[in-house]
Amino acid sequence: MEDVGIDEAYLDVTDIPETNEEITGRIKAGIKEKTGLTCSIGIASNKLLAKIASDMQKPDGVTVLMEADVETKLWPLPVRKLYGIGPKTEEHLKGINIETIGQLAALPLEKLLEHFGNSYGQYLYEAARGMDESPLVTHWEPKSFSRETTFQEDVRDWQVIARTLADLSKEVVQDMQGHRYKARTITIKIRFSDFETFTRAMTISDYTDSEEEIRKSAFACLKRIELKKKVRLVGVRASNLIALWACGINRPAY
DNA sequence: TCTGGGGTCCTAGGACCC
DNA sequence: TCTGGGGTCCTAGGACCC
Repeated sequence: MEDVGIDEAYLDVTDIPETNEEITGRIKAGIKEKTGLTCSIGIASNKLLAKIASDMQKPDGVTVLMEADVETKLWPLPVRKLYGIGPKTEEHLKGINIETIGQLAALPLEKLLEHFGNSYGQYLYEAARGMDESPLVTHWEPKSFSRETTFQEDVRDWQVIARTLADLSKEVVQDMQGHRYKARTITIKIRFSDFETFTRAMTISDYTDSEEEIRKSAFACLKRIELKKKVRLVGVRASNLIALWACGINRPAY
């Protein structure tokens, strides 16, 4: 099973010796019993199609979407239904008269690479055909820890911004320590009242989980942003991580 | 449709090294 | 000293997801 956020998961049932009906019945009954909630399930030959299928009959449905169904069931859908296509890409595609997944699939690869770059263009080419070989990820390592906060009211007072930055730094450090990681890169984020958003990053030479060091880095970054407008949000992120338990220190129990 | 908070991945440019 | 190619690392911003 791969966890995807708070209320989604992919299950590889390849080797489960039960019918689709038995499996989905068991899942639905289990979720109902434990939470009182219904759920929607998509059954497919890969994660991409399963995700789309799970969305097709929303409350309490079961939808099967196999490769043979791509033309009839996937292609009529709006591009926005494709995992990885958000509002920006939807707009971009609309600009070149592409509104359905079928129309997207009709575009030659070269055209997609031109418009969307190598990586994303290739992804769109395959996704529009229902192709996806990504494996279930049952275990992963965090890449960053962060905290951010939006003020109730936009703030002009540097003291308030500074105190918030210090508080957030502390929370990030606690989270990081709890998971037994150290970081080398500290990034801060400032969003102004007009939603203009800036980030400033700093990479230090040694991995650290020291609150003082991380707070100081955050403040060094803050100095590099001119606070000429009211501030709506501040954030702190620690990345470029190393796992302490990967160098002979005990793994955390979480 | 927007906002908020937690993430990931990608790109482009610059600095630096061999 | 200059040019070029290849590679790595860092930074800033953007798109997307739940």
